Amino acid sequence: MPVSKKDDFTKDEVWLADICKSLSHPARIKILKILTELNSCVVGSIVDQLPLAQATVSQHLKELKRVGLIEGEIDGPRVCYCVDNKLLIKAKKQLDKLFTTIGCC
Amino acid sequence: MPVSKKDDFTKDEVWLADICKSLSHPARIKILKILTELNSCVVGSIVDQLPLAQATVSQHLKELKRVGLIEGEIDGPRVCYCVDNKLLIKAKKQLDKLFTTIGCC
DNA sequence: TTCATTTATCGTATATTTACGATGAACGAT
DNA sequence: ATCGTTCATCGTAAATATACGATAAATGAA
Repeated sequence: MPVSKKDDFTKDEVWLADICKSLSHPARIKILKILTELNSCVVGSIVDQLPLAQATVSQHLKELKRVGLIEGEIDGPRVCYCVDNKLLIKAKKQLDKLFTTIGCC
Repeated sequence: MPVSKKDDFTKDEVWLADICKSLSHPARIKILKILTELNSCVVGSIVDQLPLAQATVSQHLKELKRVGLIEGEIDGPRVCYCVDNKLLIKAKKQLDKLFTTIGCC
C-alpha cells in the first residue's frame, strides 16, 4: 500500500516557488531591468517602456512588491520604485542552492 | 488572459519567464529534487512523495516537460523521468545573466 | 480653492492554473 | 484473451492571473 503523504513542502520550496512566480512574466523581468537601467524609477517612466496600460503595470509592480523584490517610495505625487538588493541576493542564493541540489553546475 | 502581449518582449525575457513559471509551484521544485535524489525516476515513486493525486502530479510533470526541464522515457508500463541537465545549465546561465544585469552579485 | 498630474484600486472580462475523480491506453503477467 | 498495474488525458470546478477603462486619492501648481 502507498506510503502516507503527510509530507508538506518545505518553507524554502514555497518561498522560492513564490519568487519564481513573481518572475514568471516577461513584463516583470523587464521592469526589474528598467529599474536598474534608469536613473529615475518613477512609475510613469516604466509605463513608457512597456506595451501595457498603466493599470496593468501597476498590477505587475504590486506583484513584485508582494514578494519584496522591489520597494516603492512616495515622492510627491509620484512613486519611485527600486530593487531591493538584499532580497535579490537571497533569491539568487536560494536559486543557486536549488540548482546545486538538482545536480547542475 | 485577454490578449497576450508577450510578443513585445525579447525572446530571452519570454523564455526565462517561462522557465520561472515552470518553477513557480513548490510541487514542481520538489519533483526536480526527487528526480535527483532517487535512483528510480518512475512516476509512481514521485507520486508517493507528494501530497497530491496522481493526475495532479502528472500535470506538473507535463508542465516541466513542456519547458524541457525534464524528459520522460517509456519503460514497459512505467515512465521514467529525468532532469535534462543541458537545459538546466541554460536556465542557470540565463538566470545568472538576469541577476547580473539587475545589479545583483 | 481649483485644476492637472500621477499612481493605486475597482470593476470586469477572459485565460490559465490547480486540483481531483473517472476513464482510456499501453504493457506485462497469468 | 483477460486481468491488474501504470500513467496520461478528459471533464470539471474553483482559484488565480492578466489586461484594460474608469475612478479615487494624493499631491503640487496656478
